[in-house]
Amino acid sequence: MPTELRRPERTFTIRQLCTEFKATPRALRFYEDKGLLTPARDGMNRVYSYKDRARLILILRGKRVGLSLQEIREILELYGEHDEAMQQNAHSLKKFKEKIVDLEQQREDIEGAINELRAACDRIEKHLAEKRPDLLPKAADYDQMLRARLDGHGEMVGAK
Amino acid sequence: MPTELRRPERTFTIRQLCTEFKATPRALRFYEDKGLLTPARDGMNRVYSYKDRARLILILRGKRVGLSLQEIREILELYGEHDEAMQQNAHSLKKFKEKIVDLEQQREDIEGAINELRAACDRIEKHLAEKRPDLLPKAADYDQMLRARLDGHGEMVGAK
DNA sequence: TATGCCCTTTACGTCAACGTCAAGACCCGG
DNA sequence: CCGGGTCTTGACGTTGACGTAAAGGGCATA
Repeated sequence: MPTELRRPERTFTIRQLCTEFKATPRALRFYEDKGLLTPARDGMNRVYSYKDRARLILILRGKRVGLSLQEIREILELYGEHDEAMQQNAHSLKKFKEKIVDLEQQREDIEGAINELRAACDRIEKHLAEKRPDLLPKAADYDQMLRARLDGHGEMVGAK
Repeated sequence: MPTELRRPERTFTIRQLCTEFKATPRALRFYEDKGLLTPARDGMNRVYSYKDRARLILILRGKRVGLSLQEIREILELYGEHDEAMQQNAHSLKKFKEKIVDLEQQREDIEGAINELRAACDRIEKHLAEKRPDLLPKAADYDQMLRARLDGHGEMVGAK
């Protein structure tokens, strides 16, 4: 069993991907239903490849930036049918460029939203500092939170 | 009627705001239902102030960056109850800081998505240039699109 | 062999964010 | 006084993205 363990051939169960990305089995099956994923099968059971995992990452990120599953599917479809459906691609091109403009707008919006939230936080903190300093959270809390959030994203290979 | 026309006192009908921001009356009433807007009344009719309009802008931008109406409401509520509900504010503070972290993540996501869409566009364009140059859109089209998108955002005061 | 645990499919339920009528008030020009 | 247009309040429908419960298969461990 020498070449058997080569990394790119590693596969994942539905639950492994779910716990890794905090999704639910139902969601992954739903994506499959909608044509965004097409894992292999071992008997009845789904077997996800590295490629499937990569697609899932794209799906989840797409969702985070506000794309619909439909839009995500269109994007994913580009990575496959290189040669066929040329006319389709010409159409996709247009939609993608529109989407880029959308996203650039959205990026601006996010900048603005971040700034406002920061300002709001400052206001609250000043307010609290004056009148109820006891309610101010310890710095450690926030630190803790950041740490927890970052934990979910290390490229871990072995199980916990 | 000298002071009568001072700008900050200008009011808006529901339709004016809708056409200005490409929303629907139903949506504005829905936001009101959910406590995000509370326009004055002239008899039965809603009368939106400059403040209401400002809130609406925040609502719409919040939506674009993926906030739920619920989250938007929480943010808007900060601009009002300055003194009361202090404990509440301490809680909001935490949620806001979380949201900031979220948004920063989302900004990264958007960067990534933009880059991938650009790459995808490049691929398609190269592909088309080689095999079906006839399908390539004229540069003018894209230009047109950009222009249209920018038009919607000038701070216009007079009607069309 | 029984007890779990994880997998499967099918099907109905849910929640947000509106859309879409329906039925009626108000005002305005002809 | 009669449409026509804009406003109002219900109330029900819709769409996307799943949640949840039911009914069953497969494998392992006690």
